[in-house]
Amino acid sequence: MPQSPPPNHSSTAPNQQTDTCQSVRPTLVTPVRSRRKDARPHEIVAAALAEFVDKGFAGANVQAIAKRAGVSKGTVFVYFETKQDLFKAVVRDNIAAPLNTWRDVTRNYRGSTRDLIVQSMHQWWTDVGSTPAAGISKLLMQEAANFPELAQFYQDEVVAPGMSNMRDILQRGIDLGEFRVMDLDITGMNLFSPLLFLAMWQQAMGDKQPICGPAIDARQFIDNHVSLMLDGMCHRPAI
Amino acid sequence: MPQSPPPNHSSTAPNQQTDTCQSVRPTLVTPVRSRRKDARPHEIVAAALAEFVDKGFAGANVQAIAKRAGVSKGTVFVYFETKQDLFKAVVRDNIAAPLNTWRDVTRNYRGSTRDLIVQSMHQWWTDVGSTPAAGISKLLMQEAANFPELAQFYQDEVVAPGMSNMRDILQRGIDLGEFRVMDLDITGMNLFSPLLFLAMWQQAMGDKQPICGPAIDARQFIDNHVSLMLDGMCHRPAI
DNA sequence: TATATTATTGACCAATTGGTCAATAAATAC
DNA sequence: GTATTTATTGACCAATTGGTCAATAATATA
Repeated sequence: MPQSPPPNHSSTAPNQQTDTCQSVRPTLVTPVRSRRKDARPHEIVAAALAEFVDKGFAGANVQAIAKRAGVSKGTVFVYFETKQDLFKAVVRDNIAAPLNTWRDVTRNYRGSTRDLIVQSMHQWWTDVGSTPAAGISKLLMQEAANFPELAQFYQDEVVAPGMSNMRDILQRGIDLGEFRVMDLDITGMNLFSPLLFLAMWQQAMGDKQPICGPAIDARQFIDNHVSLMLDGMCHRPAI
Repeated sequence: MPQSPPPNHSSTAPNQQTDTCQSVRPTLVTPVRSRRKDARPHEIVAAALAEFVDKGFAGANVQAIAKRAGVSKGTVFVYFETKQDLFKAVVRDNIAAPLNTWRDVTRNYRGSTRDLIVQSMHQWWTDVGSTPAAGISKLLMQEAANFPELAQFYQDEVVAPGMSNMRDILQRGIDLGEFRVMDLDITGMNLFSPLLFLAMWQQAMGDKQPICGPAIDARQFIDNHVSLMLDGMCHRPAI
C-alpha cells in the first residue's frame, strides 16, 4: 500500500519519472519536479514507517522508502543524515501522540472502573493497536538491542507512562472498593500484555495466517479478556 | 572490523571441540582443520539461531554465523544451500521438541485444573519461554511476512498444537466443574498471550531496560496472572 | 524577461556480503 | 609409506546499497 501517492505526477505507475524534458512546455503541465520543502519530512517518515515495519531496519531499502514517498533517494538524504537518523525519526514521530489522548480518557471518567477498563482498552485498540503505529512496537521489539538509546526512549516515553496509566486505573478501582488489593505493576502488565501481543501478532501475520480458523476479532478478544480478568474463570456466586 | 581471524592458528582461546580423532596423533598439536561432517550442521544451526535472533534475517551475517560455529563461511554453504535455507533449518529445528514435553504434562495430570495451569505455565516458561528457543517467536513475528511458508509451518507445528493443548486444559476444568463455560479459543489466547509477550519482551530487552524499576520476575508474573484469570480482580465472597 | 536561489535529482562511489570454487589438508585405503 | 578421497578453506566475484555531489529544474526576485 503506497503511503502518499506522488502528489505531482499526473498518472500512476507507467509513466515513472523519466519524463524529464521532452515535455514540450505546452503551458502548465504538472512539473517534472515538485519543490515542497516542508511537506517532505513528514511524507518520508510516513513512507519509512511502512518500510521499516515491513522489513525491519536492516532489511529496509532507502530507495524503496524514497519511492514510497514519491521522491528520489538523494532527497531522503537531504532531510535525514543517515538511515539510522531516519529510523530514529520514525520511532520518535510515531510514539508520542496516541498515548496522550488515550490517557485523557482515564482522567475524567465517571462510571465504574470496570467500564473504564473496557472503554480504555477499546480506545487504545482503536487509536493505537489497530493502526500502523502499532508496528512501532514490533519494530522496537526486534531492534531494541541494536538501538539502545531508542529502547530507552521507548521505555521513557511509552512504557513508563503506559504503566503509570494502568496503575492509576487499578488504584481507582481499589479506592472505589471495586477491586481487591494487588500488585499494581505486575497486574498492570498482566492486564495489558494480551492487547500488545494481539497488536504485534496482527502486525506480523496481517490478514493471512489466522490463528485458529478465522482471524481473531479484537473486540471479542478484549471483552473476553476483561471479563476473565475481573470476574475470573472459576464459578462464583452472584455478588 | 577485522574479517575472520584464521581459525587455524594454534588456538585462539578455547580449544574448540576438536575431540573427534586427532587423538590418533598424540604427538602432534591440534590439527589446523578438523573434519567433523556430522557435527557441523547442528553447530551451524545453533550458531545461526543466536545470530538470527540477535539481528533478524536481513541483519544476520553469514560470516559471523560461521565464526560463532567455528568454521569458515564456505563450510556454511557446504551444508546449507542458501542463507534462506539455513534460516528455515533454524526455525524447524528449534520448534518441535519443547512443545511435546510440555504437552505431556497435561495428559496425565491428577490434581485440580488450577494447579495444572500453574504448573503447566511454569513448565513452559522453564522449557521454552526462558530458553533461546523463545527467540524463535520473536524471529517469526518479525519475518513472517517475508517467509510465508515458515509462518504456515509455525502455525501448524506450534500455534495449532499449543491452542489445542490450551483447549484441553480449559475443557478439563469445565468438565470437572471448576470453571464456568467460556469460549475456549479466545480464552486460551487470553490466558497464554501474557507469557508469550513476556518471553518476547525479555528476548528483546534482555537484561537491560527493566520495564519498571527492577526486571520482571517471571515466577511472580505467572502466579499473579493465574490468580487474576481464575479468581478475578473484583472482590468476591468466599466460595 | 533575466538573474539568483535552492529543492531535487540520478549518476556515481565505496563498502558490504551472499555465494562460488579451485586449492588444501585431514582422514582413509592400499 | 603412498595414493585416494573429501571436508574444509579463503580468495574471489557480482550484486546490492548506504551515502555523495555536481547538474538541473522549479521558484523567487528584480
